[in-house]
Amino acid sequence: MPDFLHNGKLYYNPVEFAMSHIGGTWKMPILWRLNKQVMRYSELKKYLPHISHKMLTTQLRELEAHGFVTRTVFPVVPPHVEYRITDKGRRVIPVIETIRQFGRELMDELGIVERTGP
Amino acid sequence: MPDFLHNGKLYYNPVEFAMSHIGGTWKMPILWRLNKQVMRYSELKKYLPHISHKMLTTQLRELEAHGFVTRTVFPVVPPHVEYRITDKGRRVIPVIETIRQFGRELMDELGIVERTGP
DNA sequence: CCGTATCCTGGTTGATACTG
DNA sequence: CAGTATCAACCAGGATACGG
Repeated sequence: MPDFLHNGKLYYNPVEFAMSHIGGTWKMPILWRLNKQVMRYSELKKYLPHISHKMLTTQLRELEAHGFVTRTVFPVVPPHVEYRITDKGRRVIPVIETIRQFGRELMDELGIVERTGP
Repeated sequence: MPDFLHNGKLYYNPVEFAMSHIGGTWKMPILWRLNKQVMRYSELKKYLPHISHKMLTTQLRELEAHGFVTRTVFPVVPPHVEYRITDKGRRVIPVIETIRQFGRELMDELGIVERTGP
């Protein structure tokens, strides 16, 4: 597994490179949500109750910079901003599904059940 | 995406749970290597030139604790310790391949080529 | 050869407050 | 409503030293 440079950072393999784009606690949940529907900032925030204001903003900026989502500002008051997954972003979905399925298998083996109600 | 507790830590979704087992810089490279062959500590260290002594030890311990690898000590001097991937560990390989393939696609789009020689 | 312990650094994230 | 700035806390990870 040869390593390589990109934008001044050293990566050791393609997996690490991929995870630098879609890794972290929030990027996959955000893409997962946006794949289901276009959403404005406050809606996303509502669907990701644990994310902080700052993190939602920075993660969305990075996803936008990498071409996984688009950001559309409607010049009204109060502001209205829509986030939409791109074709490139949709190509992440099967990857998420694979990891998600593996996670569920691990959870099954450990007898973990997700909470169903409030 | 309901959240759940496991061993005192709160997880927000199955993806995060999966990544707590196979995420980080080193777990997947280690499993990838051990999938090809049984290896002793010093061999692994040689194949992962950037990993620190401490990290290789701690990551192997965690992989062992989660049942992804086994550790066999041969009681000789100097010590001889072998690491072997388990059946459970092999189930991670397709996940790695999916992420790896996605990483390669991203690299292709950006015109990144891995170094081939020394 | 392999492993543990200690110290220390820097990047990541949350809280809070302020803006158009 | 959406975004930015600042500060502090935390934690992953490296360097080093010592032990069986």
